[in-house]
Amino acid sequence: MTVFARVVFPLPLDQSFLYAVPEACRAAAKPGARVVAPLGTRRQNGFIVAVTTEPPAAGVKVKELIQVLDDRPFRDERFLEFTGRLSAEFRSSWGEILQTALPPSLAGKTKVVVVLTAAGREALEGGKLGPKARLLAGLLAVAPKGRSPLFLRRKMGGADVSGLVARMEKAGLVAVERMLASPPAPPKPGGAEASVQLGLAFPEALREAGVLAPVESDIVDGRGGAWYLFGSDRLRRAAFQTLVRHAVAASGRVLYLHPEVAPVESLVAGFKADYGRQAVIFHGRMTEKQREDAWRVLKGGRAALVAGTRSALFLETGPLRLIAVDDEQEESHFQAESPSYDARRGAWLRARSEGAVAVFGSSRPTVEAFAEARRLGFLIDLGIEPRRTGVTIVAHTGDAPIISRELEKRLRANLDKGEPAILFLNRRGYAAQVVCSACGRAPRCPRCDIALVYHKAEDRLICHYCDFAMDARRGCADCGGEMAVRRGAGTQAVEEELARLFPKVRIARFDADTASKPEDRKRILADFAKGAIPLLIGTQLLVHQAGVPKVGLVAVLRPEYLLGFSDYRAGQKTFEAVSAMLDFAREAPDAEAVVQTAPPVHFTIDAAAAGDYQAFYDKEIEFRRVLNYPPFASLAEVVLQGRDVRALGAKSRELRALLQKHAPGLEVLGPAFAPVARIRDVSRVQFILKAAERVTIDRALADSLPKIRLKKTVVFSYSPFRD
DNA sequence: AGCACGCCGACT
DNA sequence: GTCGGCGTGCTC
Repeated sequence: MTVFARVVFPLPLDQSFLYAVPEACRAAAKPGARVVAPLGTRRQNGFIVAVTTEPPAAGVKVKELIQVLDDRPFRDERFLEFTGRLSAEFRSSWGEILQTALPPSLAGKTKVVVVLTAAGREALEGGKLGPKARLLAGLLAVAPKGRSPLFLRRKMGGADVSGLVARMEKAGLVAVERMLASPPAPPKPGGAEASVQLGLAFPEALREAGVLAPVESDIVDGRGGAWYLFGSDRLRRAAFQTLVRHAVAASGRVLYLHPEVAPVESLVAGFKADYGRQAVIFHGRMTEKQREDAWRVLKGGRAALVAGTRSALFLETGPLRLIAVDDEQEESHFQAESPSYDARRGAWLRARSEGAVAVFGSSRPTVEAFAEARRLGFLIDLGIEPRRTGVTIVAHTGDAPIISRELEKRLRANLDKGEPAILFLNRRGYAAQVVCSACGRAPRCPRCDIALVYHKAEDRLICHYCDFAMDARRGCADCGGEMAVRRGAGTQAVEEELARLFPKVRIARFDADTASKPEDRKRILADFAKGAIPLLIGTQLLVHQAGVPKVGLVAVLRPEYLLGFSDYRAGQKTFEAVSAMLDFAREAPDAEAVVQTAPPVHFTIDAAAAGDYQAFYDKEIEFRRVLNYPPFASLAEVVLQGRDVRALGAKSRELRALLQKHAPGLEVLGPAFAPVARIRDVSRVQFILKAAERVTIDRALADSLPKIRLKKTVVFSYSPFRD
């Protein structure tokens, strides 16, 4: 009897392939084993996800597996089931997800190197090559070890070089070597280990007066479950520590997820006095070697706690009792790039498949999670401690540009006291308003459908989507007229205005222009801490910095700007952003906090200033209910992409017709041009799908998307606790 | 994602 | 004529 293996590949395909298993590999070919299989003309690493004796469907020509790489599956069936569900829910490649779940040493990345052959060198010297081929051969001639296709692509102006390389290979001018990248060297004992071998020490946690009892018993009984801890950072932290202790006492492992590195590190460092166990840190910014170290400790089975950012969701932890997801409202739990997934939903799915308890926490939950947790009966209210700082809302009327008189007065008083101040504005750059003084047209990017952004420091107009740049002194592309720059309200403009108001005070900006490099960030923050920079202007980038020093005044400028986006989550995002910025004043007992906003004051800003989540939630959930948005309905945004606008239009209409077959249960909005209708000469068209139940959307997409042969992406609305 | 194939303009 | 760019379709 022939045995077949269903295989998925780490490629952006939502499809599996069937292979015959050679007699000799029968024993090893189990779900979860890595394999090498022929795919088209090449060999490709993949993963067995199922084994069957059922013959393939008609028309499927089955090939044989080349090799089974593991004699034992690299992960168990429960993990496969979990990743399979995750990939299905996010329409992302199962194989790509499994690839991210491999330790670096098993990832088996093949390094492709292009080298110039003797014939190629001769042709180059003989001047027998075309311009492109000569450029490429020239680059290779000085690199005896060859170059990666990526390097070549960059050096050749970003154009696709794969066709050129393939042709030159055929002609014998270059050789393409596919080498297995060598796994990172095993770490030396000692040194590296010390950073990981932090003991678990629990400070005396707050007694939660029984509110945590049901969570604790779920953990101790090992029967799984889900809970949401709504409460202040300090209270949640104490609660998490108590829960971790219970899980570890029950010989369980704990996975703690947080979107930022700093809280992960401080959590692990906080567990000093030991349980005799290790804790492991894992995040995307670690080097390959550090990750390999983390994996090795995990393989040893000694680590009781694993703390990390979203990718830690896939680590092999041993028997999990608790998965904690903190700061649930943070959007960076979601990964937009392939393979796309949401670690919050993933935590729920993994906890369910492994019988662990999933515990979410936040002081300002997403309305989706808060509503679902409440409805399902697992919301625990730990309490929100009131802010120590009062927040003043200052009306920004026409009395002064950018900085109102009232805010100026407060800033001056604060500076006179010798206290530093931070001003937040979520918009970098100088001005959005650049127009031709002759024809009045705003300069746009030639390759993207978006206005260029003026950068004063370089006096250039830059496209924020494709990095196209042009000299601002060059004339208007349409009529040759001179460009006029009207000052807008970006961080650069605030800086200029502050310099005018406070000429003797040193001012710095903390945004993507000034603080993109870690060393710049450190320097600016250190200078601010020393008091060398009394005024700091920051964007969202500053909000997520760890260990920001004491301030006398925190001002939030123009938060209403965030409400202008056509997104049903704009209210949530505004509440979150304003709350996070105001929290900068939280630790200093007599710091002042000011929100400068144009009247009428939006309820999200009011609620954030008051530190009143419930007030925000009550209004926001009403708005969602009335307009039938999540959590009352399920949404999906489908984006189709193509260079040829006519073809894109035709396919869009075709997709619409296919989707319409699922009406009236499914509401189809679109096709419409996406907010940025063209990026790098690729046009984008979008649909919004809306249905009472997610399955309706899933069915409609499954029926129609495979028939549309275009590049497409789908983003689903957030619904973390759905069954 | 690769890779092959097939179409079309433009240069030895 | 064929070189080289690019869109289209497929991979068990």
